[in-house]
Order: sequence, then structure tokens, then C-alpha cells
Amino acid sequence: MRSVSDLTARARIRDAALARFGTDGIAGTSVRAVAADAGISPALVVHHFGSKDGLRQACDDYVLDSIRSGGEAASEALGEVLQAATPVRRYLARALLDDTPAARALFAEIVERTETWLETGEAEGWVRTSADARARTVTYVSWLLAPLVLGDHVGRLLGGDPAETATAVRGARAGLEMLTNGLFADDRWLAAFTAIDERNSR
Amino acid sequence: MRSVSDLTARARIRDAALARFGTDGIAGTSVRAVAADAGISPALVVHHFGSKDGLRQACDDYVLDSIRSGGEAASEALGEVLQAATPVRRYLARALLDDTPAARALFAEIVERTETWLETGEAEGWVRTSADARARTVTYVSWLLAPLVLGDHVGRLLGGDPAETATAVRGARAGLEMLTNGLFADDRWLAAFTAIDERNSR
DNA sequence: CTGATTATTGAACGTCTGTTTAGTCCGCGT
DNA sequence: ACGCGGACTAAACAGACGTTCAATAATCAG
Repeated sequence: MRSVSDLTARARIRDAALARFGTDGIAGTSVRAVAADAGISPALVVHHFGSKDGLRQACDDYVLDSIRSGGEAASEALGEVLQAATPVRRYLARALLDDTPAARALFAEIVERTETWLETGEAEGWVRTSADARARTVTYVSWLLAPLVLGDHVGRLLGGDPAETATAVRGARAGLEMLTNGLFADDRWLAAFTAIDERNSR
Repeated sequence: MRSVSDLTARARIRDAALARFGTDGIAGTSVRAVAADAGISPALVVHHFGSKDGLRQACDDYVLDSIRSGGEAASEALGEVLQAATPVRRYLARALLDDTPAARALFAEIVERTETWLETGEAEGWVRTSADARARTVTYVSWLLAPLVLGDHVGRLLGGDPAETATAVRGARAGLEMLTNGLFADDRWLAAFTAIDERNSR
């Protein structure tokens, strides 16, 4: 029953909403616009989803499922979503900014998974030790998500189509390079930061 | 004339709009709500700014000026904005997502400034060489901006108040650590990525 | 003090919003 | 054949939206 209706109108509405919400924002999208994109009447979307907020929740659930079912490793699944599904990408960025409950849960979940992943790496010796492991994980995850949120700007400045895979790969490679070799050749900035930090806390 | 009126109603409207736009989004904010926050009538905001879009442009200009006048070094000025002015921070994040012309210009400008800064560092030996300098700069800037856009999530996961300075400092320090020492102790991920990349392009 | 310019408002406009209601259509079990 | 439930719609609702307009209050040059 679910899968049958999921191939028809209900899914079309959800997909249209995902795209619209992603590009125009949730507040900037009207139920009528979604209905028009899906080729149905505005009354049908509330028949299927109860309300506009119900539709948004359905989008949240769909995106979460897409990511969770994408694989085991957080970075892999995210990487795929990041490169492939542009509407999902945009929606996710909006949801993260709008502080949707689903986005909140997703962020926490990614951080948790990444934390254990980094801990494993640390134990096995391919991840360096850190003075503040938690802060490092959270910062690392925010860096992972950065091109997702700022994808358009990154893409534009890297020339070419923001949606094109090659552009995203270029950025990802540059990031990996920084995370492997480091960006700075000496610790002048880290030392300077530590100095300022100590002066402030003293 | 400008400075006189800028201390009174006009400035109050702009500040109220900045805060509202930042938290609720531009489309999610009504002129009436801004007017109520500023303690004036809705008709006055259109008298001063022409339209809602005019108000948004005024906010854009104000934020750009705030950042540009903040200092010479891009990272310093950004760092201050990132830590201090929360409403500006939130507004900037929204503007970057909504692809405002001002946000577009700002991003390009930061990238340009950072590019020359990194080139200097490379010449002076405190920045490592890169296989793709442009991609590295853009990625680095997106990482700089990441805690700005995802500040709430980062702050929440790092415990404590997201607006509190100490939280932001913790994240910044962790980031600096990764950029100085690297995150990965060997090049297994970089090598793996390169391998996949070559396979795909072949 | 007068006149003109500006700041500010209340009320109204037309449009768009999310949602409701009453109803039609169609497939399916009995 | 019948009726029943779900998909679907046109029309309407009340409210919020951005904006306009005429009018009042404040400001300031002469």
C-alpha cells in the first residue's frame, strides 16, 4: 500500500517540496507552488501530509533515511549525498540552518559516528592525538558539512558548474591534502593563538 | 543628517531586521514583525527603506561594512565577527545560503584576500605547497565559514552556550591544530582518494 | 511666527497564505 | 450491482502579507 502510493502522487509531492524547500527555503515556499510543481491541487498535499509542517517533517524523514541507508561509514554516505543528490543537499543545508529537529539529530549522529571512527584511527595509529578530541571531532564534522552548505559559492569560485562532480572532487582533494600534510609548515599560528588564549584567560 | 537619523529610528529598524532576518530567515520575517521589534509602525520601515527588499539590501550593506572595516587581515576581521556579533553572524549565514549578491561578493572577496595571504605564506615558507592552490584556498575559506553557518550545532555539541566565546575558541583551536599538524598521520586516505579519482577519470 | 520639509501614523488596499469544506470520481470487496 | 473508502478537486475561508495613501506631529530655515 505504501510502496504503491509512494510511486505516484505522494512521492511527487514530496520530491517537489524537497526541491522547492531547498532552493527557496521553507518559509519562502508556498503549498500552492509545491502543488503546481507536482501537478496536483493544493488541497491534496494537506490531504496526504496533514499540513505544511507535516510535509516538512516528511521531507526530514526522507532525507534522514536517504543518508542513513547510504552506507555504514559516515564519511562515505555523506560523500555520496554531497556529490550526487543536489536537491537533498540543498534541503539539508536549509534544515541545518533552520535548526529542524531532524537536522539536529542528524548532526549529533554524524558527530557520534565520526568520534568513534577517529578514536579507532587514533588507537590504530593513523590519526594523530589531539589536545581536545571532542572539539576536533565537532570541528571536523563542520568542515565536512561546509561544502554542503556553501556548495554554490565554492562551486562558482572553482569555476564550472557547482553541481558538477569534478568541482566537488577538486575541493575534497584539497581538503584531504590539508588534513594529511597540514596547511601551515610551522606552528606560528597555533602558538600565537595559544598565547592570546592564555592571556585572555589569565 | 545621515548620522543623526542613523542613531534613531532608522538604525533601530535595521538592527531589528538584522536580528529577525538572521533567526527566522528573510522570507520568514514580516515587515510588521520588524516594525514591532523596533517599536514603530510598519509604514515607517517602507518610508525609510522603500520596500522589504530595500531593507534587506541595507542589511547587506551594513554587514559588509562591518566586516570590511573590521581590519586588514581577512582572518582577523572574520574571527572577530564570528565571535562577537551573533546577529550579524546569523544574518551572514542566511545571506550566504540565500545567495544574496552581497554574500556572493563577500565570499569572492574573502577568497581573493586569503589567496594572496596564502601565496605570501608560501613564498615565506610558513605555508606548505599545494597541488591545487585555488581549490585549497576556496576549501579553506569554506572551512573558515563553516562554524559561522553551523555555529548553533557546533556550540550545542561542544556543550555550553553556542554564543559564548569560550565555545568558539575551543573549536577554533581544534581547527588550528588540524591545520598545523594535520589530522591523519599517514597518507592512506589521500592515496585512496587519488586512486579512486584516477580510476574514475580513466 | 511662518512655511516647508521630514518623521510618523492608522487605516485601507489587493494579493497571497495555509487550511477547510463539500463534493466528484474511481477502484474494490461483497 | 451496490456501496464504501480513499484519491482528488474547486471554491471558499479567515488571516497575514507587502504596500499605498491621506493625514498628523515634529523639525527647522527664514
